[in-house]
Amino acid sequence: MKLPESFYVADDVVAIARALLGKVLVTAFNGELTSAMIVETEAYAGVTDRASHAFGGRDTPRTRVMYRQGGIAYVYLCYGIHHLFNVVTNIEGFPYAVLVRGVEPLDGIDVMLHRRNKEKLTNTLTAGPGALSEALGIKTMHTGISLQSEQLYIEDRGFKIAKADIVASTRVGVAYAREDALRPYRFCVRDNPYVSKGKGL
DNA sequence: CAAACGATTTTCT
DNA sequence: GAAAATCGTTTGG
Repeated sequence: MKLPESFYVADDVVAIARALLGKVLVTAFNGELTSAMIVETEAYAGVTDRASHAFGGRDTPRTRVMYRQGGIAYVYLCYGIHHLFNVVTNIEGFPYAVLVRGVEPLDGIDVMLHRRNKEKLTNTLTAGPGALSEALGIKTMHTGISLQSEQLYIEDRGFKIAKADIVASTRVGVAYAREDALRPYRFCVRDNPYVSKGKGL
């Protein structure tokens, strides 16, 4: 059920971003199982993509995990508050990653509500990269851990997303990336309420 | 060693 | 719909 390492090591990050729609992200920290179906992703295409942290081959303590072999988590802090969860892809030396921007809650909803200080389930629980990371308990300390571990992994539960229901658009919050901001690297499930509002489709 | 900047969310008007 | 909050990472001196 768990996606095999070969899924992540493939070299087409855009294809992986698409394929992740409908897959299930699972975390099991401190014995608290939570899971959610991925409904929105963005591809970050390595050294040639101005929107990527690894653009131009930038190699810093933060971005280093992106250069490792695919199949691990890249988590980093944005705006000093939000933990953003990415999946590292491709083989060692190629810093490609997929940002997960929206998920639909499946298991452990009570745990997620508690982590987010919420009373009832609404789409704001897990719509948006910072929100879903908090709901699933993912923090920067989890950066670099394997997606084959028992604490954090992605599995296929057989949910199928019809090709016609996958919408491609431009990425959110990357206006500074100039011409690369126009790349159609954002993928969401049509009409799913857990897709972040970032901007219109 | 100091300064600027976000792959965002929340809250208030 | 707009603006503030907030701090680790990166970059320049």
